[in-house]
Amino acid sequence: MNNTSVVKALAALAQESRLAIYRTLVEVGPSGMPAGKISESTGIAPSSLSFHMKELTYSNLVTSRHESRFVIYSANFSTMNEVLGFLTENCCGGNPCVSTSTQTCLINEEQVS
Amino acid sequence: MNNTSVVKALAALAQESRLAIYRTLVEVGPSGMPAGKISESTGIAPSSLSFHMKELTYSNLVTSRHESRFVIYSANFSTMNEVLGFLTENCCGGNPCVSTSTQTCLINEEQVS
DNA sequence: TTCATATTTCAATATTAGTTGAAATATTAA
DNA sequence: TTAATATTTCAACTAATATTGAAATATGAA
Repeated sequence: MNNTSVVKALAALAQESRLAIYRTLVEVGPSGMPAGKISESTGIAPSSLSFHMKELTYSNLVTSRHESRFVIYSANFSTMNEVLGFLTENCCGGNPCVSTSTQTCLINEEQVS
Repeated sequence: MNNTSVVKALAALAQESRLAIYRTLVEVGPSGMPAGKISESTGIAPSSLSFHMKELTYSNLVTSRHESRFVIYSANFSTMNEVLGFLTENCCGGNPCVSTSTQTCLINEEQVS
């Protein structure tokens, strides 16, 4: 993961609405949630939500699938793991750190695949 | 650390210039770097740098101290640790994750104190 | 004090981001 | 086919961000 895609991911999360959306999707897990229900549970207007979902999808932090007339969004845990890895791997000027393991949600990732 | 301060920290890092500045300070470690040298090594104009340093300072990702007529900036590792903690602690909907330890740069933190 | 250095502030400008409501598109049900 | 539901796109607007160069401030040296 390079500088630009990390900036993209950080920018996607650096906004109240999108952080709320993302955390909702993280909580609900790999099964995901349809756009309408995200709109309802976060109080974000549908058109505004659509705008934010594009940002989150573009940064690869969420993925979507179609089911009937619903679009189901779900968190992409591996992107978050890569971002956390990037933010920690460059610390301490190459000197060893005490603990830099940042793998998260491996259980959910396994359920997805 | 609450929602708003996490958004603030993410927003501070979600910008090419500031991510470059921050990583420079992370690499140089607790001894820090004067504003002029950051400007020089990143190629960011002094007035623009000053703007970005305020953002990074406001979000508590960097701290500054005065030494003679220099202002020395250094990375605040504990804020980064808190942000990483926040982003991982809420994952998996309360279900246990394989690994969520995200402590980084404890060595440097110890050197600072 | 006067000058040089280091940094910040300010004004002007350009770009980007976020919200709203209406219209458009797509899918399913009657 | 017609109507209802789910989501996206669009235009208009407002607010926030980023950059530049000039001026201001502050510290230290001659």
